[in-house]
Amino acid sequence: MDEKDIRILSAIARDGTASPEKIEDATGIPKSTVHYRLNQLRESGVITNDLYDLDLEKVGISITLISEIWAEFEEGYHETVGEKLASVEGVNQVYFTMGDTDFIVIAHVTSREMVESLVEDYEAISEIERTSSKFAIKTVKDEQNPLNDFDVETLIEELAD
Amino acid sequence: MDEKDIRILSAIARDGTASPEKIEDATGIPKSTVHYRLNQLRESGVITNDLYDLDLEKVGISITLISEIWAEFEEGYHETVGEKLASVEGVNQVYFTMGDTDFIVIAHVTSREMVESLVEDYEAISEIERTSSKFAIKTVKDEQNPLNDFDVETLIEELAD
DNA sequence: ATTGAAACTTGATCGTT
DNA sequence: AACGATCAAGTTTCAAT
Repeated sequence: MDEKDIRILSAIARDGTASPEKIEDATGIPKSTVHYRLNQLRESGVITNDLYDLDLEKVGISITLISEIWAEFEEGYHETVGEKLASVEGVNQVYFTMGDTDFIVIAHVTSREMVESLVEDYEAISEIERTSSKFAIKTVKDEQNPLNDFDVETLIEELAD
Repeated sequence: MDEKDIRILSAIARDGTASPEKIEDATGIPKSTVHYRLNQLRESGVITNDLYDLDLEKVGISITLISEIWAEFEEGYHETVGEKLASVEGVNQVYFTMGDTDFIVIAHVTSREMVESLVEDYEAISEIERTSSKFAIKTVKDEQNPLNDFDVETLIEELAD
């Protein structure tokens, strides 16, 4: 991860395309070099995919549920309970947090009925003690590519080796 | 959004590629039809981009901060305060929630110093009364494409027109 | 590791149904 | 709107630095 990598990844995030030609236009780095770098990034696992960014509202997945979930403390429970939560249909993010030992789970679903079955699924996990959920009545921001949350120069300063 | 669209979008999400040819292989829908459908989806704003999916740890953005933020109640404040939160560097998601009228904000940053400046930035917003933050000590799941959170058949059942 | 130029794959277009 | 055939375009490869 040097400056060149960051410029390439940032260009991808900003312009919304992974085409070597477009990246050359945006960064001045020759497309054959871009191609070489992308392969490296792919092999080292930095880049895992190339996926479309979706407008969830327009797709019809318009309900977001944010849940705080407390579980029994057991050895390695943040692994096992975490995995169980992650595998519930509709669950998008699962964080195990510091301080209060609990999970924050974010799920996107299509209907009220799915919300109910979602919470039922959470509470059916045996180690789980208590859940507390709230709807996001408005999603102000939900950026799919985290690189877009930063200025390129900040990224270079913070990340470049 | 009919079954064909969903099969195409699902194939993209699952196989991690938006190549018409690969989608044809995965779905049996001819690539020229796939191309036509993708254009429609793009024009109608369902698809907004094509972006690389990143391994944040490997990029070096390894700290996730989840904050609950309470703000003064004012007309339209969930717009203005929400926008201010969304524009803080590093902020990835901003949800305005039901019940307790507050925001849930998720940010990904690179260093402890950035955490501090992040919280300072939140508290510098004039309408904000109180913030409470916790680290995600483990990210069990953070799926960039929400379609991957569902089974194709569920999507078709829930979404198809 | 980088790059310009060549080779070749494939995404985009077109015409027909 | 769907799709098979065609072509232009862009990706990938290669050889030299």
